[in-house]
Amino acid sequence: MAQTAGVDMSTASRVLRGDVSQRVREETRARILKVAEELAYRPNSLARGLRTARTDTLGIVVPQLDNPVFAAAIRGAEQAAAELGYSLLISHREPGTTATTIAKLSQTNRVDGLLVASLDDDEVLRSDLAAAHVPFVLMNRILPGAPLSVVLDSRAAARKAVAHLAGLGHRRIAHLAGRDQGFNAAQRLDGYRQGLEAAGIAFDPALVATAGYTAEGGARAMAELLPQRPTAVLAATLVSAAGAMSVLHAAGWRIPQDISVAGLHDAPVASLLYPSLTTVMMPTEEMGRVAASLLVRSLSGEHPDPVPPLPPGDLIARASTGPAPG
Amino acid sequence: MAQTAGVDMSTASRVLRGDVSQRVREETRARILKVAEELAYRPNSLARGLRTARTDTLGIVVPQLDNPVFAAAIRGAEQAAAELGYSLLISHREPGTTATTIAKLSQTNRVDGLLVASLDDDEVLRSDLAAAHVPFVLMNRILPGAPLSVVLDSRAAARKAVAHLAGLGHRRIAHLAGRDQGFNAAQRLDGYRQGLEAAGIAFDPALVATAGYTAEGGARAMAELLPQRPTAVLAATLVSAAGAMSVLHAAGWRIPQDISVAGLHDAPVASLLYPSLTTVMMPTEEMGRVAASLLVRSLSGEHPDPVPPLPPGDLIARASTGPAPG
DNA sequence: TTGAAAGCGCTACCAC
DNA sequence: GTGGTAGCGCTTTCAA
Repeated sequence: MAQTAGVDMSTASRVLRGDVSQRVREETRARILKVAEELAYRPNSLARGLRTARTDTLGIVVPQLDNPVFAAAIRGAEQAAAELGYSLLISHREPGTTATTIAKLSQTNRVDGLLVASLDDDEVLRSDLAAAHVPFVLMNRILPGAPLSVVLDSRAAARKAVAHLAGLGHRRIAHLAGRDQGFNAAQRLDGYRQGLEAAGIAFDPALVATAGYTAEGGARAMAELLPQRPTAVLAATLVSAAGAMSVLHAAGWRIPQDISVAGLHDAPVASLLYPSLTTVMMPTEEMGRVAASLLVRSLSGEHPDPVPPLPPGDLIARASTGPAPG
Repeated sequence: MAQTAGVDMSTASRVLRGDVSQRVREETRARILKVAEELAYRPNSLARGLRTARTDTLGIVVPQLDNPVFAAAIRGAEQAAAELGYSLLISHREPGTTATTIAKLSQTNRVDGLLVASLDDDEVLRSDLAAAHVPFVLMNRILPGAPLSVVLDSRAAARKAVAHLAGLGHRRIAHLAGRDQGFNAAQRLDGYRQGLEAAGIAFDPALVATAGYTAEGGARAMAELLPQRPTAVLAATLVSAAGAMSVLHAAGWRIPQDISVAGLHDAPVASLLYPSLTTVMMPTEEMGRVAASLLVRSLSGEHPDPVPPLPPGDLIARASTGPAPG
């Protein structure tokens, strides 16, 4: 390529990289660009990476791909990365491959840094990350000692949902919580309590059940709460909301006439449920964007300030919530 | 690392790669392995790739990530790739970045080959792939002139679904078809007709509407077909089935008492719908596995025979289908 | 059985 | 403003 243009390789490299530290005659530059274009020249990224010890690539590690939350985070991260001149290498960690995934990405010099979303316990995650020899940013969770993370304000989101239900006149509002131990679960539970308090409703532990993040968990927890005769329920996720709704249908409770159901996070599946689910939108795509740019900044030697939790979006009132009965 | 073990780099390389063409004294090998272990040595994959002109990495390109079909294909591909000593680089193509995605992956020497799932038109896809300078295998579609592809037998799947509905006594079975032009849509329509024929039911074009692959499309198509008073409907996808169900609920049709609904492909969301959706399982994960191994074989210089369409899995009878009314 | 050395394609430094 | 060149970390051929 360089010899076709009649210039030295190094000159071609300067032009092609857009190096501005040294100037190149306009005519030469044009010739190089033209030849590169004609030959559809693409620099070998392996050689470049070997030389520069950078790949201009970020890795993103998520627990699952077919999950709207992570899919949106990936989209956001990819967009921000592209704008900053980075590619994104996507990886998901099947259960059991936890440690390996991070290791593979980081120890083989394929990525400059890592965006990590994980549902693992603190200790597991911490040791996995310790083995990663690259900078990383956590998404949707905090880990003591890991300074860079971007989280959603799920406390505010839960508060918002409770406010909506209370505004409809509900007083017996149940909560299908996430995992017992878990940063987000605690946040949401806290937001739920704050929401109750703001509405002047006393907190009743009997109206809270642990549902985890599966439909089965949601169903089990809802079944557990039926005897308490709640008139509304706030589920931690769309999936647990769906599980709860199936139990309600089976029990002959009408939604929303007998009971209102709301969930956190918004995704297309919310409108597919029956009745369509009232949700609070969460800026998951934004989370990916922010995480990626945080990572890139820290790769360039900056020490960015911690990012405050991203506030929830609007509450989307759909068919699953309505006025309190009676 | 080599000098720590007191051997030459080349000897270390031979041992670490498991090169059997030359023998190494057992003692030396043990020493190298031990030191490598102690230092947690990981070969630099960029340097290796630069030297060998191989990355032992496959790329997989899908239109969306939060789609159970593609997520399963990715899982399968990743599993097969890992077993064959390859990593998988996942990429999704936002609308508009169609050409670039394939180009970026293949022209920067980052992957040895590509697995491609695409919803694009033949011509678009063809020219994108022409620009890719690596071998590729198509998933879930055929493209004239592209010899390597792995498809699901969606014709058989549609046949199976119709057989189930006919077996329940339905005679007026509608079909929510996919895109007008499209390999899979045509296959499914064909299977639908074959299923009708096998059940001795005459094909009625008035019972077929184009729904595409969205909930809105499914809803629109279902609304269109209501005046035909079908007693059962086969939707091309889960999502269009969900759209159809929302219209049926709104119109006051009871599922399955007034109308049975079935969809193709199975995924957790099928059980979240109300009522839970009867589906035909499709071997999408297997598709990814087969595609990956096909690609690896063709990378090693083999010329594998074309793979016949993968037969559908079982029909999962859930709550959305029941005996024909009357 | 092991070592020496070339070279993959590029960047970055230095010389001119 | 441009060219020469060393060297990134590895594999592979050849020599010892």
